[in-house]
Amino acid sequence: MEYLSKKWAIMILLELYKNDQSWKRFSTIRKAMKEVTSKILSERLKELEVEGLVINKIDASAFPVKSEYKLTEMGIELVEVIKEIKVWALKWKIDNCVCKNQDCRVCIL
Amino acid sequence: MEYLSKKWAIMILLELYKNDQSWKRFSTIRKAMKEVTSKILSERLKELEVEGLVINKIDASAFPVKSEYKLTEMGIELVEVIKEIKVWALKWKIDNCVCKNQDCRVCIL
DNA sequence: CGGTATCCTTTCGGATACTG
DNA sequence: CAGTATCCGAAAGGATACCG
Repeated sequence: MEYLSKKWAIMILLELYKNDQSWKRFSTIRKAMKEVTSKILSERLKELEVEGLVINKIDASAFPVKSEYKLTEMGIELVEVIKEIKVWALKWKIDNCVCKNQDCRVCIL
Repeated sequence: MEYLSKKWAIMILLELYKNDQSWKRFSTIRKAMKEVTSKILSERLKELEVEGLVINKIDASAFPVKSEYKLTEMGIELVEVIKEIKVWALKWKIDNCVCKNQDCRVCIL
């Protein structure tokens, strides 16, 4: 809870889980989550990396530097559990129905 | 996440889940969770009640007033999901092993 | 007993600017 | 591009005191 309850932490995990769980660039994540500033995104990614939920691959050979992130197996399995919370919410929280937004980060689950 | 990520929220749910999920008095919960001030406990219980995870029964006929709380069915089912997070943590977080403290609020799960 | 009210500190995170 | 540095306001929550 210590690191997961921080603002945007879970949303970032969901963003990395989205589609194929492959490597995603810093700027790509930022564009997908426009409300998150680069400071917060950077902080959260570092925390999640320290906790082993995310791995970071940096290619400094070229300019500009290319930095990519993806979920670890541990991180993927956590998202699977979070999906259970989604199931719970769909059952009990009526207003939490599937929306029409094709890119909705919640409804992708 | 909005209300669950607040400090002590999940711990309070676990405390109410503990043993038989029966009515528990405000002071009983406080004694079990000595780190939580009555202000915070009161705030969290109210939030969880608004969200339908907890119900409160007040008996004002006598003095002092007797106020009791317990999980709703919805709240119990959420704790069941939280137990899955515990399973995840036991698998991946090595330092998160079952401790010897008989009253540990985490290991009761 | 079961809270509120008040105050005060600490933390969080948003905005903006800057850099290798 | 991928961050970091700085500043700042808002909000969370702890300590303490008080009340019906």
